[in-house]
Amino acid sequence: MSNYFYVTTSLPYVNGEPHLGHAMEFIMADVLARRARQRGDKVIFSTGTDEHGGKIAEKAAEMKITPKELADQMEAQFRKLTDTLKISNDRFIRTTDRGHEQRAQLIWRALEKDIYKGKYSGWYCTGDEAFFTEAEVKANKGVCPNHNRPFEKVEEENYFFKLSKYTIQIRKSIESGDFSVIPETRRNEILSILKDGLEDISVSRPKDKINWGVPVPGDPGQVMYVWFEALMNYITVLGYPENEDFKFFWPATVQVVGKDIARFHAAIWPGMLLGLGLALPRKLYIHGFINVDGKKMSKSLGNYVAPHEIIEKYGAEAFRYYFLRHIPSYNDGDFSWQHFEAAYNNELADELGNTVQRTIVMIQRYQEGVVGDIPGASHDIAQYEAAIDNCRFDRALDEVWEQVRGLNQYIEEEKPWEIAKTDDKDHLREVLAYQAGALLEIAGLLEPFMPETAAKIQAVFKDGIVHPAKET
RNA sequence: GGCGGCGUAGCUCAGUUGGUUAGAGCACAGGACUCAUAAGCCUGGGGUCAGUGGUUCAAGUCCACUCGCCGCUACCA
Repeated sequence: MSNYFYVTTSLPYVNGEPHLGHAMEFIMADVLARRARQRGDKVIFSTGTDEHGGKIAEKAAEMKITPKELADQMEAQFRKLTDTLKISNDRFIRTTDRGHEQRAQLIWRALEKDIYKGKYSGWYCTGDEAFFTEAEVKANKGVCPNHNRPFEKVEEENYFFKLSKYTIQIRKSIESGDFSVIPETRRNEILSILKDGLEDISVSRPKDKINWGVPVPGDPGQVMYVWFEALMNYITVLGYPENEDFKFFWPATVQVVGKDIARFHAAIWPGMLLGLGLALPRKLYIHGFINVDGKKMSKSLGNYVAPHEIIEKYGAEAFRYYFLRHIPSYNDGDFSWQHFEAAYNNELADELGNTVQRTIVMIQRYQEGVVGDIPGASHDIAQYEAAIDNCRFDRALDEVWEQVRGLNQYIEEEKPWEIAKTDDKDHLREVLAYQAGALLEIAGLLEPFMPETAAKIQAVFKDGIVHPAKET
C-alpha cells in the first residue's frame, strides 16, 4: 500500500517576473516530490500562478492591456521557468482557471456560516493588497515602504471571515504537531501571533473598486479578496469538493512557502480549512530570502540577478545544486557569482565529476569497460532521509557529499592503478566494482536534487559495462 | 514596549541532557602520489567560544546583567 503525498508551492503573484526566490521554492518542492515518487508514493505536486487582484488590474491598465492578457504573459514566464528548472509538477493551476473560480465560489458558500457583512475602515496599499494599522501608517509617514506609494484611506462595506473563532484550534494543532510548522523559529513566531488571538479578516472588496476577481456568490456588488481566494487553490486544484484526488490527497503532506507569507499559510488558511471542516496540512515549511553579495536584491541597487542569467551560464542542474545546498534551508542565504563558481568548480566538477571520470577511465583501461557484478548500496542514509523529511535540503546534500568524499578517499587508499600492475585481477575487479556501486548509490541520492546528473551516472554504470558519457 | 533568536577559526556554520587538549567545510601553507576534468589524497597554522559577574568538582553548554545584530508583534500617540 503506497502513501499519498501532496506537495504545493505558493502561487507566485503575476505582477512581476520570476525571481530567484520563486526558483528556489520550485526546486525545494520538486525535491520533496521526486523523493516521494522514488519511495513509491502516489504524488501530486502542484504549483501555478495567482492572477487576480487590484494590483494586476492596475498594472495591466498602465500597460494598456487587459488583466487577463497580462496574466497570460506572466504565466508563460513562470511556466517556462518550471520547464528549464526541470520541475516535475503534476499540476499548474491558474487562479483564473474556470474550475478554480467555480470551486472558489463553492468554498465561499461552504464558509458562509462564518462570513458576515461589516464596515471596514482603514489604510490600504494596493501594492500589498492589504490593510495596514494606524500605527504602521504613521510609522512610515503615510507612505507604504514596500511600494513607495501613499496608503489610501478606505472605508467600505465588505464581508468578514470569523477567523478569530479558530485561533485556539489552530494553536493546538501547531502545538501538538498535527500541523507541523518548520523551522522552529517560524513556529514560535506563529504561536506568538496566535497567543494574542487572531482577528476577523476582511475577505471581499466592493466591485466598483476592484473588479478583477472572483464574484462573491449571491452579491454581485462584491468580489473576493485576492488572498482569500488564492489560498483556496490548494484544494480547488485537487477538485474540491467532489473529486477523488481531493479525497485521497488532502490534507497536503507539505506546503512550501516563503517567510513573507507565513502568516497567510499558518493562520488564515488553516482557519479557512477549519471552517470547511477539513484537516490542516501536515507540514508547513517556511524558507527564507536570498540576498545577493550580502545585500537585499533589488533592481535599484543594481545587484539584481534573474534566474535565467545563472541557468544560461551554468545550467539547471548546477542552479538546483547551489540553491539547495548553499542557501541554508532554515535561513536567509546569499548568492554571489564567486561563491557559485567555486561550488560549481570544486564540488560539482572536481569532486563529483572527476570521481566519475577517473572511475570510468580505470574500468575502460584495466578491464575493457567491463565492471562485472556491482555491489548494492552500503551506506546508512538515515541522516539523509531525516534531512529531507525536515526540509533540510542543505544537510541532505552535505550527507551525499560525505559519500563523494569518502569514495575519493577509498580510491586513494586502494590505489587501483597499483593493483593493476600486479596479477591480482580479482582484487582489482572488486575495487572498481565497489567504486561503480558507490557512484550508483550517490546517483540515487542525488536524483531528487539533480535528476539529470543522476541519470547520467546511472546510464554509465547501470548494466555492468561502462558507457562513456559526457559528464558535467 | 512585548515575545523569539543570534553573536564559536579570515568566511559559512556544527557543537546532543554542562565532563578529558573546542569541531567541519571553504580559504591559506606545506607534503606525498598519478587512475582522473592540473582534479583527488595527506598534514599543518589559525579561536581569552561577544563582555562581565555568578552556580558547580567541572560551562561554548546553566543563571543574571551589559554590548551588538536580526525576526515577529504591539503601542504610546
